[in-house]
Amino acid sequence: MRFKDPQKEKQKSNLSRSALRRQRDREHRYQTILRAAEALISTDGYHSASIEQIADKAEVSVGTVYFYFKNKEDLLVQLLDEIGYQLRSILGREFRKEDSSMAGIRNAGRVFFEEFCRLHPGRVAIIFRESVGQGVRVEEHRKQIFHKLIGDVRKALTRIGEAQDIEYQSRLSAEVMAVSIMGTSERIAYHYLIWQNRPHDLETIGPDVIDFIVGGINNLCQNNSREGNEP
Amino acid sequence: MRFKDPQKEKQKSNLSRSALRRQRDREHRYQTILRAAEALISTDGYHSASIEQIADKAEVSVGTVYFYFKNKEDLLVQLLDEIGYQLRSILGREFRKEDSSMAGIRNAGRVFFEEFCRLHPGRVAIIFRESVGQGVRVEEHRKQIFHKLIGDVRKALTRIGEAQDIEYQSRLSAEVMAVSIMGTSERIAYHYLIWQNRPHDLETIGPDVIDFIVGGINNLCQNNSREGNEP
Amino acid sequence: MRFKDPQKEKQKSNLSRSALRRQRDREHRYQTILRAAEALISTDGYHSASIEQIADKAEVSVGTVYFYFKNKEDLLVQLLDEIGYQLRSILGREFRKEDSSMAGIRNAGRVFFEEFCRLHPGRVAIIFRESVGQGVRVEEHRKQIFHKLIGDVRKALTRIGEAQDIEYQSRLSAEVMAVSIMGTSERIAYHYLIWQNRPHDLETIGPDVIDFIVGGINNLCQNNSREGNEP
Amino acid sequence: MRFKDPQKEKQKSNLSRSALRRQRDREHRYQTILRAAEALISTDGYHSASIEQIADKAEVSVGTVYFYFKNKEDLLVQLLDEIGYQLRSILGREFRKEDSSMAGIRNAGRVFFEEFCRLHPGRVAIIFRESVGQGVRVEEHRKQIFHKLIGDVRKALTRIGEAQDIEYQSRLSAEVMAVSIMGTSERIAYHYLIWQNRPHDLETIGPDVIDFIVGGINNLCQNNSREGNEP
DNA sequence: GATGAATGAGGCTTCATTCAT
DNA sequence: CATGAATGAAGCCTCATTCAT
Repeated sequence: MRFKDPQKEKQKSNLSRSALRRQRDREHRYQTILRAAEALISTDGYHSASIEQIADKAEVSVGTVYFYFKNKEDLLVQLLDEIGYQLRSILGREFRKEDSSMAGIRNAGRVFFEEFCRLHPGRVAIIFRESVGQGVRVEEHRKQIFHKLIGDVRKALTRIGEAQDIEYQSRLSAEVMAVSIMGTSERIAYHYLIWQNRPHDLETIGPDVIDFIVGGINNLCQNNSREGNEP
Repeated sequence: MRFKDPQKEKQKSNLSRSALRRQRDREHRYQTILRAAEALISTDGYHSASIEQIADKAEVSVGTVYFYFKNKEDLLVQLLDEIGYQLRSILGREFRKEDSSMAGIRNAGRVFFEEFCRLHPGRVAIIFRESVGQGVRVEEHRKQIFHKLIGDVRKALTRIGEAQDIEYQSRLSAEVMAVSIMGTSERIAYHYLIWQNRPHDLETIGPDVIDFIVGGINNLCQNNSREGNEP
Repeated sequence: MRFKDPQKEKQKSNLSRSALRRQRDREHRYQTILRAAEALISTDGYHSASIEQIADKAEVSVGTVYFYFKNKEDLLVQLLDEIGYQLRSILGREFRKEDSSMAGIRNAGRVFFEEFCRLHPGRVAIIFRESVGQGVRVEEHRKQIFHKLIGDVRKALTRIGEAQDIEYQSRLSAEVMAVSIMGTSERIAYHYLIWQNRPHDLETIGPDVIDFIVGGINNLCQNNSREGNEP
Repeated sequence: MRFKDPQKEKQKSNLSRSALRRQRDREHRYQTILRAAEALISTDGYHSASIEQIADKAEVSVGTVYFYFKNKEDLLVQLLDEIGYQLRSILGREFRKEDSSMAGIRNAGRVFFEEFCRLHPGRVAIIFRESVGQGVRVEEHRKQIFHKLIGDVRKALTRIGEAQDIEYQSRLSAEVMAVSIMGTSERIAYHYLIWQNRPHDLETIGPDVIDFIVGGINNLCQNNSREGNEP
């Protein structure tokens, strides 16, 4: 949780009971507002969701929204950061579990669809739709978040490569694969969840997508690949 | 060229010289405005680019913009349609040339990066960034355009499958692959062109991406794929 | 008259009749708004006078105000410039008429009270009250205007000094006198016009003030002054 | 010290020790807040200085500010009163020392520049800039303060006149001179301290200004003045 | 057809003030 | 008394859109 003026947070560990309670209330209000913003932005769109509507939905006044968030953009950025953090947590967990085999990638793919997309379609809409094309500051945040996610995937791929003594086609290959994996997952989620609203189909589609990704990776792992493997 | 109000286009084939000239002028103005919009929207963003700025850049008045386009949204939609049309043309050409082999996919990928992304980075920004998250009507158009592109790719994949007597893992597989291919291409372009501004790197990255895609397709073509092909 | 985008003004001298008329309309609207602002600001105060009120009084929409003026501050700044220009014109005329004698100063004082203060009490309120304490940008303009006015007076004093072969007490004396004259005139106007609302009394007070000023000047002209002239 | 609600000041002369201490604390807090307000208002301006900033600077809470001051305006008014009181004290002292000769005026001028302006430039900014144009209630206070100051000067002038058997040009002359003296001093301070930030120059300028003022007074004291004294 | 001035709804944001703890 | 979170009125400003000339 980040406040407008984080420097004001009392660092004293021996907070009085009422101070503790106040802090809890603060956290609670912050969350309430953020949840209201998430709901409205993901359904109505970033521009259509006015601060007043968000305040109404959160049952607070407009001023209170501005007490917790610098401005409307900040609301979106906090949401974005939260979603980015969640994604990295989920994926990181899988990567760590099965460190240097393709199973880590497979599992990460599975949880992306099952635990993130299916359970949080609103967040899919925010990170893949509403935060796009909203000006430089938001874009900069998006870029950082994707940068980190791609970095995570790239590191996982590199580890797999090292563990299995595979050489990638080029210096950039690991990164290119990571970016490709992101793109594939993103558009699949967007297509079947947002555009076609078929969340249940993700069950059958997910495995296909993962196979696609795994096949892609394998194909980039063999340096005899470029011409030899046409059917 | 589509006008705001389906104009009473003179159907007489024997148009007078001045009428012909007027029609040419019209077409020219329409293009001028659309080009100005393309330039401004791709650099400044859809919201930051005001109608007045677009009019100024096109050296026409605000009223003239509204003569040729219903509203601001329409400007973006026309741009989107144009870009979608261009993409389908380029890719369709490649698909048609090498009808039922993976080479068609490979070539389509190549021209996507070389002839579309490298030559028209502004259009990449518009179709993949500025037209996202701009309300329902624009989104509907985006959806249709992607639907068609995905359909094209799916058909190409199906034809390859049929020609080579391959069975896909599931009924949806061809579509899933098409969507995956779109996603991969899109994010690679976005990442290296828009975020990292390394257009020259696309030369080395492109082939890698295509290998990734081809590998993904191959892996989904074999029904023994899911467990047998880990490195 | 200064517009928001002065660069757009067509420089062609052969303006069509309708273009000329449009220009006249523009000028007229600009004046209407400025006059409304002058009236409201001088009576209600800069902060109390809202843009909406000004627009209402000028019988235009809020948008129109912003078509002619960049923002609220700009409205005040334009007003200030106008008043500054008027003052310099009135005083400059008197200085030029009687170039190098104290009569120039006397006449300038007279017209300041008779032609400026008495006829335009609202402008007195704006330049001496409402434009004070309104932030750095307005203050900067005020400073420039006073700088010019003081410069005009200083030059007049210097010319008188040269013509009559007088030596001032110190290098700065002419400037100090000019500033003093400004201060005296300003507060007299403020006191009797704004605070005491006795415009008619300016008739009798004016001459007294002018005598005060003239006495002050004379006293600074003689280098034997500092100790010799106590009553 | 004046409180918001005329507090139920304990009238018992035998205040308990803790009550005394509480009173001291109160006075101290009041001063701390007023000093914070003085500093912020004189540098940032009355409008830019928010209550929260003032509270922060004074290291108290916003609520505490409102315990000691009715509202923001009151903060400015108290400051104004304090400054007005200081000025009258300083000047009154000089007037009393040399009661009925021009030396009193001279000394008052000197201490105004040396003891008030030079030592308290922030207060100069507040009384001559930040309290101007801030609405009717503040203006009313300013008027009262200036009224008293002018009254003091007028009385001093009258006393001088009586002592030396001088007749002023008109019934209003003493007041007019007093107002003129105020204006001169005010703008000189404003010009050289606030606009030009040359506090050290006041040393040389001060005497010049005082000579100007003395000359002005003398010139209004002789009824043969109006036409006879041109150089 | 072209122009560009005029419109005004709508949104964001600020900040003085209050009041429950 | 002190706190500081909450309030919400109020104001500024933008900009897509219209329409008389």
